[in-house]
Amino acid sequence: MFSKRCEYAIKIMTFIAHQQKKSNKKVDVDAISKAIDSPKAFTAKILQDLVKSDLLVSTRGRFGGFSLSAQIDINLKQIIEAIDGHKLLEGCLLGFGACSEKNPCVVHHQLKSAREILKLKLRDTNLEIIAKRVNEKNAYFKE
Amino acid sequence: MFSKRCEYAIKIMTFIAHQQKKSNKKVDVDAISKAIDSPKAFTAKILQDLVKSDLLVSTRGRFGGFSLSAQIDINLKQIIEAIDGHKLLEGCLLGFGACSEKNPCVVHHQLKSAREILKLKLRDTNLEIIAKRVNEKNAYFKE
DNA sequence: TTAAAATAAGACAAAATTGTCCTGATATAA
DNA sequence: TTATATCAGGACAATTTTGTCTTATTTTAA
Repeated sequence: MFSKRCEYAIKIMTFIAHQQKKSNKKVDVDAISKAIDSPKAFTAKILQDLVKSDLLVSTRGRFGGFSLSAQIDINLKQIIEAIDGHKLLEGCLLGFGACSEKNPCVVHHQLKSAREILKLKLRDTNLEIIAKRVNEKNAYFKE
Repeated sequence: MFSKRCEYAIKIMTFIAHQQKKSNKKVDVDAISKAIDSPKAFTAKILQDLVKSDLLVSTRGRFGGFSLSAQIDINLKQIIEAIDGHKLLEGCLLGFGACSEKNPCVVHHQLKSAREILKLKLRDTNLEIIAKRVNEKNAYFKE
């Protein structure tokens, strides 16, 4: 469903949110990739994308690192769209360019509601909720 | 959401269902790839997978081709699982091997219901429904 | 029996995604 | 000012997915 980049992005944001809730300090690439068990250089690339999409703020130089741009009020939909664009949630499921409500592909109307609900759930799930789960040890972002 | 192979598989099954409703004749790779606008050799590979999963029956030799194994009572979930396996509908969204109800990743419970609904919708949509849409010109499988 | 038309399957090629490495730029503390 | 620790970004490499080509096998009609 999600690309690998998306998976990492969600883990990255979860970790940063979790850390900030505890200490409010910036987090660096090395700490992130260790915490979420992801390849460091690849993680750095994804972090750049998240900065470009304004979900994170980066600080260069010594004692620099990454922090949430809007503290805890960032949701999964924003993260996914920052990384994979609108393909997953808006694009035609069969890849047609001109597929729409009025000119639908064979699965468009059949799967419309399911997608809507997915979209709602993604929008309703923000980092606050996720960090809370982690904090209460009800869920993990690293196996 | 779906892989390219899955997209083609849905189009393939739709076309064959549509054809069989009209004439009940076998359909060959050449006709299929032209009808759904897909690369022929790649289409042939996907057809092989659909045969191996018993969604299609193939007949070799002259006047051979492909036909539905269970006529029209095949649904989207079966098609997707025949091609991409259980990854999309059952696998962990963050890629964890041990993710489960009792040992959930951070998004597991948040997206559970959305996935359930997607699964239901896929199971509820069979080729009968899809072929009907095509027949009544309310939807297309080729742009 | 032979030619033609079809699927089966393995090897190969191209493209996209994932992942790595190196160098440059920037900020801070000593 | 200099050494160090950090992000930025481009070029490269590996892997996976997508797509192609060629040959073998099967079936049927002539």
